[in-house]
Amino acid sequence: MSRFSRKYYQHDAQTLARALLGQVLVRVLADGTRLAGRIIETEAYLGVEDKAAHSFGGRHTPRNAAMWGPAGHAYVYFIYGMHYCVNVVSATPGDPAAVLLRALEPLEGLDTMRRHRAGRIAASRLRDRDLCSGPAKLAQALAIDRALDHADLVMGRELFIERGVQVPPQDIVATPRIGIGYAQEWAQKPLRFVVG
DNA sequence: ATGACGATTTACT
DNA sequence: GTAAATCGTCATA
Repeated sequence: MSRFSRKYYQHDAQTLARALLGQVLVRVLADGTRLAGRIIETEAYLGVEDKAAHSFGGRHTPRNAAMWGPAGHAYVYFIYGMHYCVNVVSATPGDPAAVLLRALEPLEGLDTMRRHRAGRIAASRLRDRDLCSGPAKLAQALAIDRALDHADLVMGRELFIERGVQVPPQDIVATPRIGIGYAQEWAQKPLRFVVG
């Protein structure tokens, strides 16, 4: 299965957010188990100008350090005291932009994903489509946590992206981003991308 | 040292 | 639709 080169990730976040739709996020567990899902929802966080981005105003802290690093690495952060979210770092060093992965269509390892998710919810009530239907859900299903912050998606063995089927522009719906009402005028911008 | 808050999910009325 | 869960992070002091 083919992966993308570093160069693939070195575009602005909005371009990368669209390009990632249809590609396949792969997680390989320590025991070799492969978990995979087709990326179907993303959001672009543009950098120092973007009031919704963790890097807004040039904020450079231990938590968001990965956003400032090279493209093609993961930025994983902990939020609301209980959830992890996964980003793909875009652009280049010095331009702290990233793409939040918001939902996957589960492809491989559904049983294991269900087990990971069942810690908080009755397994029998979990439908396939609900395994990865949110940024924290997909992180939990794929067992992605702080340890994978900074993971290299180009060279790494635990977390990477494989080439899927590119979603044509006319099949992509752009909407405002979720959960960033505090970001004023940036809250309205159509930087969330969903496969239509 | 302290306090306010969050790129969410889930359960419940 | 509303609210609770739950704590690391960061700005302020």
